[in-house]
Amino acid sequence: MNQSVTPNIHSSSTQSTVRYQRQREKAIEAAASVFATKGYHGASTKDIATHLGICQGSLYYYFKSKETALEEVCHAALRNYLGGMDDIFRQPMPFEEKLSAIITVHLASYRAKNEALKVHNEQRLYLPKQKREKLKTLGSAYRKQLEELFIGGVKSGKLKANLDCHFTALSLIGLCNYWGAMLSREQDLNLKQVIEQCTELTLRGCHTYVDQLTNTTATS
Amino acid sequence: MNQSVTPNIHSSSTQSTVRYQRQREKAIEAAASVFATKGYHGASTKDIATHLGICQGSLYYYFKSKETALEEVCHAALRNYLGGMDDIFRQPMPFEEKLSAIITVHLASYRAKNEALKVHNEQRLYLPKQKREKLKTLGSAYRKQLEELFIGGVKSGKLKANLDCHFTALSLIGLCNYWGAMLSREQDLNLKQVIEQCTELTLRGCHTYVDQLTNTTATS
DNA sequence: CACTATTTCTATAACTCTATAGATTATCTC
DNA sequence: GAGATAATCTATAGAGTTATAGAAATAGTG
Repeated sequence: MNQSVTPNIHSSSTQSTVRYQRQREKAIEAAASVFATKGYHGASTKDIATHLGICQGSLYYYFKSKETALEEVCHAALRNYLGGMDDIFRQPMPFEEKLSAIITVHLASYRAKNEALKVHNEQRLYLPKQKREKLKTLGSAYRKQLEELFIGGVKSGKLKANLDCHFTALSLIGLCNYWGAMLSREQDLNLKQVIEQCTELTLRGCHTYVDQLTNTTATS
Repeated sequence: MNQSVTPNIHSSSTQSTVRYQRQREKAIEAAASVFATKGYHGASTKDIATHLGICQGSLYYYFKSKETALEEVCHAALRNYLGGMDDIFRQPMPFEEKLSAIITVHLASYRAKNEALKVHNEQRLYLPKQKREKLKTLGSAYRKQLEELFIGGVKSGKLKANLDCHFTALSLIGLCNYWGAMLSREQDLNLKQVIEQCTELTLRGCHTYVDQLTNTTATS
């Protein structure tokens, strides 16, 4: 019987469910991989199925529709990604170290073949508005946390007083997405170096400077 | 006679050519607009034609193929964009001012409904390798110029000596693309403010600092 | 205005794509 | 190993796509 939505309503065994979930995850990964290289509209369900090693029609045993697949990929991306971020935000850490840790997670997750994240960034716009909104809600939690981090930095005097924390948080996200995409394309790029450079650029820009905290007193 | 490649081989009149070229440009704009919102694969030739106010088939009087349309859009984007940049690079200007001018051109061109630039950034990957390479060559001229600017800044002592100019140039491009896309989406975002903030972030980051060169006695 | 060249339209061939249905094979449970 | 359940396969309906050909309309010219 075909019951793609809930294939195990009265599942006596658990084994089958496990199997199903495992393959489902693989299907999401396959979709992520194909969407990442061909784009949502450029990819066909046949591409995804082939990548997974099954026939086109069989894919619908795991997804209600192609759109659902995209949705799942985006959600998976955020789940994984935000999970890692949450851990960091919770840990007490000096400001600069925390910033560096966040950038590390962001960029490393790209390298770790997390094609889903790339898909989320580049393809989620092709979802209908309502589904996009849901993602936005999830994503903005992260943005807010990041903003809070900068606000904390300002309060502690580490960051300049007139800093626009909202702008800075978004810019950091943009920068990380740019380098993240680059990292996933150019495999011989040095991850660690990029992390350090992004941190440095965000913190101190490219200007010559003298750190104010060492001795000088703060301004008005 | 249908001769979509060169529709005016022995054109006695010039008028007709002018007309053709005008409509052709409009076709490129229409393609840019549709590609920008729906993506290359998500957009159909019918969408583009409708946007232009003609029938689907008629579009082929101006483009050999849909792919050609994308190619044209990307080239147009770079032409316009790089033209503006070249002017700035050529003019003698103090470093910070020049940087600000570049960021201004980059971001303003997004606001100026230059959907082509967005398409270039987000959709050019769907072109076949050879056509992509051609674009890369053009684009990297700009990257190189930008890098040169930073190198000059380092030499003059304005920028820190150990600056990775290649990384910084790319990061600035990434930052501008991020905010450019944002500006074209969120119409009520203040362009001038974003320009200033991008400049400031690139130059000095978000850290507290004392400018080493100007004797800033910014204290109250 | 009549004639020509340019531009647009209509119709369509030849695909490709999504999603579904029913048959078939693999796997699990007792 | 038999019977039941789950997973996959094949085939296909139905819609949509690109690109082309020839007809129709529009604009330009002497």
